[in-house]
Amino acid sequence: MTVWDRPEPPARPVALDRERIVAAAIALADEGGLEAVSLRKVAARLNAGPMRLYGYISTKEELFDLMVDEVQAEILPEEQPGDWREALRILAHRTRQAALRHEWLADLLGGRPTLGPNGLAVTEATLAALDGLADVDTVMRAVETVSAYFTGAIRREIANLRAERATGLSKRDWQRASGPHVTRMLATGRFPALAKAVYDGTDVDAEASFATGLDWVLDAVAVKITRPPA
Amino acid sequence: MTVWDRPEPPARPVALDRERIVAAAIALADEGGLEAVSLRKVAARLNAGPMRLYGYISTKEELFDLMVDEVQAEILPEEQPGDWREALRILAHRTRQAALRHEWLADLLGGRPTLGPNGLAVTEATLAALDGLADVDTVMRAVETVSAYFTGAIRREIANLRAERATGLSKRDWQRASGPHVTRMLATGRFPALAKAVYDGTDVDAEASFATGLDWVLDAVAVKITRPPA
DNA sequence: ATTTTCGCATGACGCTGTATCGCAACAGTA
DNA sequence: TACTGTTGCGATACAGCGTCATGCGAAAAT
Repeated sequence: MTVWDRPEPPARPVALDRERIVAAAIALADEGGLEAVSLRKVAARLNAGPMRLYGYISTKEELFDLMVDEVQAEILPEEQPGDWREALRILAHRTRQAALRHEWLADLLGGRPTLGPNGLAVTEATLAALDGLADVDTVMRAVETVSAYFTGAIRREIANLRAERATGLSKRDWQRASGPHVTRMLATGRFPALAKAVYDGTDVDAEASFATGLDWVLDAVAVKITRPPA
Repeated sequence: MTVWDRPEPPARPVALDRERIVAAAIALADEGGLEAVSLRKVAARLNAGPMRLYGYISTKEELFDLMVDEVQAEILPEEQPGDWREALRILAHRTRQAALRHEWLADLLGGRPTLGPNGLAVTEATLAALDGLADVDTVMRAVETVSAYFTGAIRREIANLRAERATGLSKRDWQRASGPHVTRMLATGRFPALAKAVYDGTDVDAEASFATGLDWVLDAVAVKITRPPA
């Protein structure tokens, strides 16, 4: 019975861990969006049966949680500048960039509390930026306000981006001329302010608009921060 | 051949329209969340086969769009106060209240452009509140900033609410003591600012915190609005 | 009265997340 | 070395999903 006669032993199943699973899921999501992520496909990418994953996660939602936490690692800057404003700005922009790299993040952003290690680290970094500049409650409010802003802004930006991609038109062009429905609605005269905004507004770059709004919010925070802590 | 011999004719199918379909879907979502909404169940609630719906919508996503637009009708206030600040505040609060009545709204908010009649009306009302107080682009930026804030804030609030419901604990209690994972993480000392916030922070009412953040953002807008238009 | 048209229900397809079950390979023991 | 206990994996199964295609039966048109 030489080697040649003996069949190869059944391929030992590939060693698995959460990291690999999450990486596969993220790759899938990057390619085809969140809806392209199914436990079967993730498992297939790892040469495993679907049920194998249940040793590492117990629900699909948990997989999403892990994916979000993984991407949040990309958000953490190497080192924090001393200026709180700059620190918050950077965190917001890095979150936005992560969402542009992984558009599915927009679908998950703010959908569930982020309690993973990286999620906590991001929260920590955000809080740390303002630590000591005001009483705890004010700092809390500031952090929540800023992150509510950029969460919402990012979600809208991605939503518009997708709509533009789906129609092949820039939002402006599409509202202004080619979106038959919107055009018809504007023509009714029932939305004068909206019509004015669509026709007279400048088509600003998304990043600039994000940055502007962010600056406004940071201005507001600055006012409350520098005021004597209650 | 008397009446008694003849069988009743097959029940004429119930007249259907989008309104009824959307109402059924919303009822389902209010009871069991977005995931409880399936075309089969919506149809069943209307004594119809699933395929019947495809005469009125061509995809499940479209049904979601209709649901959102329907709820946006609840957001429109009867009449707009003259004060832009009050107008925006009311719109934000009404959106929040709608989301508290229909929690699934949080899952959809900001996920897609809202181009339905009521969605456009809400946008119109928002823009109208600021119309003429600054140049078009500034108004745009203001509207986007405010709505990014409250979109994000509402989403987070609902997310926390769900988490609390799932664990049966208030967010504070849960972070402070009972959430084993969070407690362990805080105990590592790697998140000092976060630990401070959790232990020293006051557990503020969600509505108050929403209102505070909103006021800050409105303050920021006020500054840009009252400044001479560029 | 006959034909055409249309709208609906039925059934089917491919896919999903997850529960259950049985086998096969390893570890530990006699 | 033989046996046994445990563990972890794969296969199978189930109920449900969104959506496509078929076909029938009633209303409308001729």
